[in-house]
Amino acid sequence: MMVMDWGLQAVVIGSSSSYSANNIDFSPKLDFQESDHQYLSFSHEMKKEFFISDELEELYKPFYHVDGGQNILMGSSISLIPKEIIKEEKREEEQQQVVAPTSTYVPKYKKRKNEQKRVVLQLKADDLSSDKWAWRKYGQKPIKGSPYPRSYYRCSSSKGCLARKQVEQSCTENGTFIVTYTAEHNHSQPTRRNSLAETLMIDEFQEIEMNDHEEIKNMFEGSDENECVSIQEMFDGDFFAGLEDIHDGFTSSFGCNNSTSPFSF
DNA sequence: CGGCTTTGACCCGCGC
DNA sequence: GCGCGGGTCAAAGCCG
Repeated sequence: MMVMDWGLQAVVIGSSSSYSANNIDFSPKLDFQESDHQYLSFSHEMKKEFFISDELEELYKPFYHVDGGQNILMGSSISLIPKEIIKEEKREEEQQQVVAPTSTYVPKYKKRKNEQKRVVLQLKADDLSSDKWAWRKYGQKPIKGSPYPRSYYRCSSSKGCLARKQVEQSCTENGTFIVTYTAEHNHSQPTRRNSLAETLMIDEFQEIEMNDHEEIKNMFEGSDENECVSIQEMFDGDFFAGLEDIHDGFTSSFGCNNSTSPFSF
């Protein structure tokens, strides 16, 4: 098992058509062998996919890999890909001398001052109740162009926690909801936990955070946190807390079972 | 009684 | 500068 360059970079890919859930080992693994430090290792092909909105798609255009395929479900998908994979893919592209359509995206206007990194998921109604964090609704607004209002939630587990969640019903797909997570929890303990595996996984990261947080953080290359989903999310635990939701959505969307889903442990 | 939802008012960034 | 749209605030009421 190799230890990778742990700078994780969020990359939007414009197509899920090449996705083959049954042929690829996506499972992240903990590697304790290298030193006193604990590393997360992914198989080479692993990509963690999230469904994102067209709006976020714009946000991520600087990172675009566009292959012109058709998207599954709405919008496109955002993937967390270890940088080493990105480098290798880039190297392969150079070797093949493929002239990719480069996207020189220049934002039309500055981002909002309080705009933070966001993760947008498309979930079935049943999956909404499996959120492990306690949320308190603080607003609801009608959204232009949508028949459904958008609800605003903040984390109620801890005072001063900046984590936010927006929920709106998809106007294109009945029974599905667009859930947007903004900012990060300033506490690592969800209000409730489900599987033992997930509990163990979160505990591992809490231990890392306590012991070697700074040192491990230095292993990761800096990135614009407005535009990249950072490894910090993993240490904060909400990455794994949300993984089960993604897993559920994945199994229902791609029709695979628990053992073939990339989000099962 | 504490924590929650509801809802109108307010704030702020952006386009014109 | 003004209007629009999205995000947040906060008072009031509900609920267990």
